[in-house]
Amino acid sequence: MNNHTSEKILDASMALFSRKGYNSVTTKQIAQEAGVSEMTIFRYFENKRNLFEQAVERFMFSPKFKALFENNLVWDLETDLLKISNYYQDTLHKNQKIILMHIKSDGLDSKPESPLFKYPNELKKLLVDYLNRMKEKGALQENPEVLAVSILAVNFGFFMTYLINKTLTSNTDLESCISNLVKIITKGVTG
Amino acid sequence: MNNHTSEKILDASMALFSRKGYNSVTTKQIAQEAGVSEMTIFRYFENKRNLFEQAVERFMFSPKFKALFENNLVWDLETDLLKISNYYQDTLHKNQKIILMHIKSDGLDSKPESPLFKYPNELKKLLVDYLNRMKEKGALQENPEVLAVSILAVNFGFFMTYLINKTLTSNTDLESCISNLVKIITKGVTG
DNA sequence: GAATAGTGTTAGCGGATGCTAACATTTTAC
DNA sequence: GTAAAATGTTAGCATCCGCTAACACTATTC
Repeated sequence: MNNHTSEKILDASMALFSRKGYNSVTTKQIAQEAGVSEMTIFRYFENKRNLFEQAVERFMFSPKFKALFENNLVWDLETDLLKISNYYQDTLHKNQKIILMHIKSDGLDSKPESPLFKYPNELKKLLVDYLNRMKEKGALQENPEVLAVSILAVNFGFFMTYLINKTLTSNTDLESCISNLVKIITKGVTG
Repeated sequence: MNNHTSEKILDASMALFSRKGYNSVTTKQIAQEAGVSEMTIFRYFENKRNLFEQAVERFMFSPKFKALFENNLVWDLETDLLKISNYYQDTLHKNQKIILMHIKSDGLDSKPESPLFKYPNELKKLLVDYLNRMKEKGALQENPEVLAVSILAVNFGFFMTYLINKTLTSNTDLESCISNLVKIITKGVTG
């Protein structure tokens, strides 16, 4: 077992699966992209489905939202929302290929353990709690759940817009767009 | 030529292509979903690629952004942004299946005539112009291009969030989320 | 009720795909 | 330098997919 070889195969799989979706990628293509014989793929990974699953496992980044909320917030709305947004953007970016892979590979409304569902739902709960406490403190008036969903959607929107339509954001970098919008929202939400 | 039959086939194609992507759908599946013999498909549409293209043509909704900007705006920021957002949401929803189809069918960064690129880019230009004029009138201070990209991303984010992860928005309906966020943004952007 | 258009059925071709078997070659380890 | 481990090569099998051909059946039209 050569670690380097299996890495090459996993890299190539992830690249191709995220570009074209599971069904549209052939093991022959993966072999070529990895610079490896097709046989080698089957020797290491048994079959295509298994390769797919190991690739997901290999490249999944698991964010630590709980730690973020427990240790890194300062109870200033703009500062915290920006920190949360940035960390979520980081998560989305690191899971970019897996997310694309899942979107492109069959059923959208399945697998709650996929990063497409698991992390946003986790983050939503924490965010609602946070916003509830901020509301108690009088730092905002909005409905916390509506606001939480909005913040998640905003971040996902920037992420997908960047992924899909780079011409749209050509003259504008994401990071400043987001910090700008967070500032606007904070201002619009405070008193 | 029976119109009803070709409609059934087009409907089934769109349903399946948008669920699974072009390559993952077989003509046999389409035939079954349409309740029709596979042969009939080829009699009507020659080949699979052609069926795909006619399905896109059949179901594409072309928004009239120009008319919207020329006739329906009242130069009140919140009112106008809400109207623009709602119309864009409507466009996204009506093109929902085509958008999914394109996302799931191969290259993301291709075909500028796809509704994924064409309409957002068109809308962006009009929105930047509008915001520029509003800025001249003193109705906002932000950078118009950054704000325009943000508004588009926000809308696309709500749309995709709803499409992909309906549990996230379970207790919250999109429309009120959007009008709420538009209100917040307007407030945060004005003076 | 005969002619015609629309649809179904069956069989199959050529090519691709996932995957296996058997053997040859190269690389690594000691 | 030899044994063992890793990888390549070639051939091929079973299945599926897009698509065609030929013919049978049914509904519609006049």
